[in-house]
Amino acid sequence: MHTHTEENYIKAIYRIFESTGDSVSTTAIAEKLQINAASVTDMFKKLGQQKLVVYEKSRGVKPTDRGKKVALQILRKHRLWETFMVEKLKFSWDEVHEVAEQLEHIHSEILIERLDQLLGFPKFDPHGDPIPDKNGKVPVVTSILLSQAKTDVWYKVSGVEENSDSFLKYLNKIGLAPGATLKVKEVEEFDGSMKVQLNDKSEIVLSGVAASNLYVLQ
Amino acid sequence: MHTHTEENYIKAIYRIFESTGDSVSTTAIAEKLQINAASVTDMFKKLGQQKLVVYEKSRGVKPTDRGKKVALQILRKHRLWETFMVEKLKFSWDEVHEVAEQLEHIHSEILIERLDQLLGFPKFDPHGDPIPDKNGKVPVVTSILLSQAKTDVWYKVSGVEENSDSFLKYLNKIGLAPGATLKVKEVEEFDGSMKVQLNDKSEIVLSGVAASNLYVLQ
DNA sequence: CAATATTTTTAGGGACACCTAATTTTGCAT
DNA sequence: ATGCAAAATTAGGTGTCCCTAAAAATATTG
Repeated sequence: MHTHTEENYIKAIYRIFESTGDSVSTTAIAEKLQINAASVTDMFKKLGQQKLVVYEKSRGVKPTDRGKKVALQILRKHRLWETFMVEKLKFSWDEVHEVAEQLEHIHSEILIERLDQLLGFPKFDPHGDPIPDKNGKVPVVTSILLSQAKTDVWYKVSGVEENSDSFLKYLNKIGLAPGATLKVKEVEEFDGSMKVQLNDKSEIVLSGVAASNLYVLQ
Repeated sequence: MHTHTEENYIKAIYRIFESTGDSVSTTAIAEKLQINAASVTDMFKKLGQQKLVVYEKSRGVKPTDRGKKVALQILRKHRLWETFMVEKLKFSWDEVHEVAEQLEHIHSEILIERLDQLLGFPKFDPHGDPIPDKNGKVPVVTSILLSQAKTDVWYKVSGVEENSDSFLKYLNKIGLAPGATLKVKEVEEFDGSMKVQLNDKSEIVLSGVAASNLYVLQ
């Protein structure tokens, strides 16, 4: 069994590795977990000894198969708890992240299996993120980033890349919760900002940053 | 916000204080939490500084009002999670304690309020223990006959069914006046007689007849 | 490719929550 | 009331996870 801290590290490493496909640096983790780079070096060594990652001095870490499996189980727990909070406790999808960060560290396999069952074995969480099954298998997602979407084609918001509280709140405010439908009308070449039409025919302007943190599917 | 460890201490202190009504010793806590007495002394000082307990050197601790309130909220969470696991996740009542020990440390008031709501504001958990409300108010526990008491749980003598002079005299003689605290150690199946431990650690044997004429409450 | 900037590591330290061993302090029995 | 046993405390130490400051390794850039 791993400590909460170790679990947070391996989860962060896994997520960064998944999106870049490359070694994960100390600074990347330091930034993500809001801690000092020197502390990250310590933990990289520790995780290396535990064979959760391969650590090459001054060159960062890559998760091992074991590390990936551990990370996927934490993501599974996180996303199931989020689903539970939205489906059963009537939270809105932008309120659940922080508490799920705590709940994901509860150690009990049977608890999470029963929770999965209670929820009807969902494949995606309220943010549109895929929920790994108990063997670590991740449902296939066909989403693309909004920044890569074609113009004048209808899409459905399916999830977010960046799930900071401020971003989620912002999306909620402008009406871009998962499930919302939209169409790109116009893209500014110089900064990637775009004019987007919503379901109700209203038009909003999104920054390039926002557009490349929002997943949509056709 | 308190650490998991602090929460475990204040909960243990509260529970022992409730059943004995007296100062809680370092050894009592050391025993309950399975740690060394020297470590308990350290924590008694720390909890004293935080005004969760009144610590008198070499004389143990008593929870303050603040300490009691904190303890009651932890008990509330523990018992609501246990109820959730039994009611919604189909665990049996004897499987839920360990996991609830983890879940009780999740910090989110709104989560626990929503959970309470989901469960229909239950007053007692699957073990029959009362669930404090969000203000720390504990549902009144009605007395039960000593013959129905659980073993190894502290009770307070609250009254008698049969109030013949001879029975009351007998009770007085053996030290079981109302207000006395006791714990059932062992019950003989064939005649309902029981070995009972008193506050002062002395043990007495009660007949089945006596046990089914004496009311106790937790 | 040398100088500079950035990243990473090392060295040394602090808070937390525990430990053992030694020393009080307290409670009990004669 | 004194001597002994039990309980509590103090002193000193450990592992975890974090820190700062300085040194070393790596990357960038003119």
